[in-house]
Amino acid sequence: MSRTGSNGRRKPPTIHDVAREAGVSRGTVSRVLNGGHYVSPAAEEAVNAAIRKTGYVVNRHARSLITGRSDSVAFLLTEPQERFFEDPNFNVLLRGCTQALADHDIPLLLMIAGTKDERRRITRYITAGHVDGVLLVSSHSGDPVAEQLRAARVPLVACGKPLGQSSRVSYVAADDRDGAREMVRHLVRSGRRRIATVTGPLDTPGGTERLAGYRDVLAEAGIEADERLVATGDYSRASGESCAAELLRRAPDMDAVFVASDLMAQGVLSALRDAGRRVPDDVAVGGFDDSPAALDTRPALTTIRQPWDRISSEMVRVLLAQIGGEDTSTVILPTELVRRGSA
Amino acid sequence: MSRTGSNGRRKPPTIHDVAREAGVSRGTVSRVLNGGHYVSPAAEEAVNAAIRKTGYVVNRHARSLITGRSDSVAFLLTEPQERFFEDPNFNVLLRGCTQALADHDIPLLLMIAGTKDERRRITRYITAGHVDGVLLVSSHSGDPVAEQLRAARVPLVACGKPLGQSSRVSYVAADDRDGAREMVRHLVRSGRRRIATVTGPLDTPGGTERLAGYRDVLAEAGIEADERLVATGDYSRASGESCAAELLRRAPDMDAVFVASDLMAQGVLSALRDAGRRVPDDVAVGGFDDSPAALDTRPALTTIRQPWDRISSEMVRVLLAQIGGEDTSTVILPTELVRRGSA
DNA sequence: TCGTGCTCTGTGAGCGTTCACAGTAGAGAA
DNA sequence: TTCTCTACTGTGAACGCTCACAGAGCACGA
Repeated sequence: MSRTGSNGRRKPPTIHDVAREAGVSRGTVSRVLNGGHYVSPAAEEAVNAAIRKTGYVVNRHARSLITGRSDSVAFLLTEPQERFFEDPNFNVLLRGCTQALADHDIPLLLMIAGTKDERRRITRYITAGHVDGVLLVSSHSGDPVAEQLRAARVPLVACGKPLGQSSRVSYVAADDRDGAREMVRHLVRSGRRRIATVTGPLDTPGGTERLAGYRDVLAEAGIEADERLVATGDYSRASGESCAAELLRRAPDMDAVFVASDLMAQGVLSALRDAGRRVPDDVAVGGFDDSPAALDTRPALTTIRQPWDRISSEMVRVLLAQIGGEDTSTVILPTELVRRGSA
Repeated sequence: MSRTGSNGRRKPPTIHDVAREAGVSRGTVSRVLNGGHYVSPAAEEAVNAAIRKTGYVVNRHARSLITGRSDSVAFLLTEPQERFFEDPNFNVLLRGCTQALADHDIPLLLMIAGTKDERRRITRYITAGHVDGVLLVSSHSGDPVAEQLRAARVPLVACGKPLGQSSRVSYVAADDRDGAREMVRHLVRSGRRRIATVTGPLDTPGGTERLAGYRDVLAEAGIEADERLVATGDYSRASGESCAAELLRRAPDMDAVFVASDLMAQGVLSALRDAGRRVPDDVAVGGFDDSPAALDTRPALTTIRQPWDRISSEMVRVLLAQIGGEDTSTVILPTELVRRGSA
């Protein structure tokens, strides 16, 4: 067991203690700790025994001081904490990143910086070298954190295209525009002509890109654009409900809605039900995300799958490459249409 | 601006660079950085100007190496990640802790260690001195993490009583047993006699203590205990639904249910509705937690408020005291009955 | 004149690692 | 024999900071 005395005030064992215990030098202990190359089997065994006996754990501050690395990565969310709990995409993304990093034995530290004060504190913490890199999740533009971290040369990969950034920040994203096209084409193919849309906030890439894809298809199908068919939501369920109500008022003859997120689509479905419209008979509804909620609706939601597993693994791959000193670029991943009952 | 060159490969400025720039010694810069005592106004100003000019940020590894502190705290969740997103209590608790730590300018690092492998990695990370202390959130017993961290002398405060731990771990908790008593007394006072309960998992303090409180009141009211009126859930909404169905089958004459969490109470309400029972006329329902969901039900849920704001601030207070070297004990906080429509 | 106490400043040592380098021993080839 | 190569080991010097201490300068009173 450990050498801890009766009062527990003893200082933790250092590499010196292990070296003395094993009858070797610091250097040999360090080599064992870092892969065991150029170490004789006898020495390795003695060191391992000494580590067990002393209860030695490497002091990462000392190691980081000289290596300049911390072997940990931050998952930084610059959104109000509520959004994190509300939006199932975060859950999936976080799990994927944790898993991908686990393959490299790197712990992930989750930091939520919703307020300005917290952003300042966390930025300082990261800039001080506490993590090797940052997986940045923030949908809104005008976020100064990305710029600050980039200025401090912190390796950084964003999830989704950071809008309105002057400099180039690496990012990984699904092909929002093409995904939207795929869904709207599906609606057109099934004979719909009065196709409305509920967009995300227009200061997010998901908001603008998916709207652009919607317009692309209307143009290519020769359907005239009608601004009465466009409503802007904020990704919340409640906004889906109110947007749908507004669309029904402005364009009662609509026969389909492309909704920029599944959560909003839930709201749209209940607004349509309240208005007595049948889905998909009267109005077809297409979502976006393929979140777990898409299976719970009645009818189940036809939606566009975001490849979250690939997004998270690519984010980690790109970040590790950047930490390794490589220049990295952005990655755009294809989406997939998932046909269920609502369209 | 910063001294960064064209290629950005420059090493970040150190305290030496700042000292040279300001025309003072390292010691003076360090004093400015740590509160500015015993520093002349002229020197302080020169140092601050030099910090701005060089873009200096303190290297926390170097600082931590000598001070032995990291000025950060972990919020460690040893639950599967899903539970974290599902249970609104975590949200409230996390926000409270973040806020309380913000008052001390201490960043909080959220770590989720759901699998055994992750627990190993995170424990090693923490033991290596990366954080000054741990706020532990794990409801289930048999969790070895608390023991390991205690053995490594890491300051530690748990949320809720850690069951089945041989050693003493400081914790902060609501008075579960008394809260349960309060609710069941309320049911008794309103004339109910066939009072059922849906408990939490019996390897959690919320599970056993709230059940004990329920039994206390039945005994003091002279109501005979009936095991058919007790069902064990797992805090999820779905388990509330199935437990209620089972209770209805086993004891169709029940006139009240005390449910050990609001989330489960939601499930109970919908099961009762499906069975055609009116709430509270036929069956009164009492919850526990006072989570935001308690307001969304129809009728709104009568429940026991857990003082989450006080729990989180006390956890932080106790942890900081422990980090400061004080011996700390446990804190039990009173609950409060919140009367709404369901009972 | 000297001592005493205050504020302020600089310097050397050391925190616990890793890294570069020098050095040893033994095997095999010339 | 001697030289070269490989496998292994130990040592001093960092990494960037804080801390303890010594000392300077000044004011004040004995």
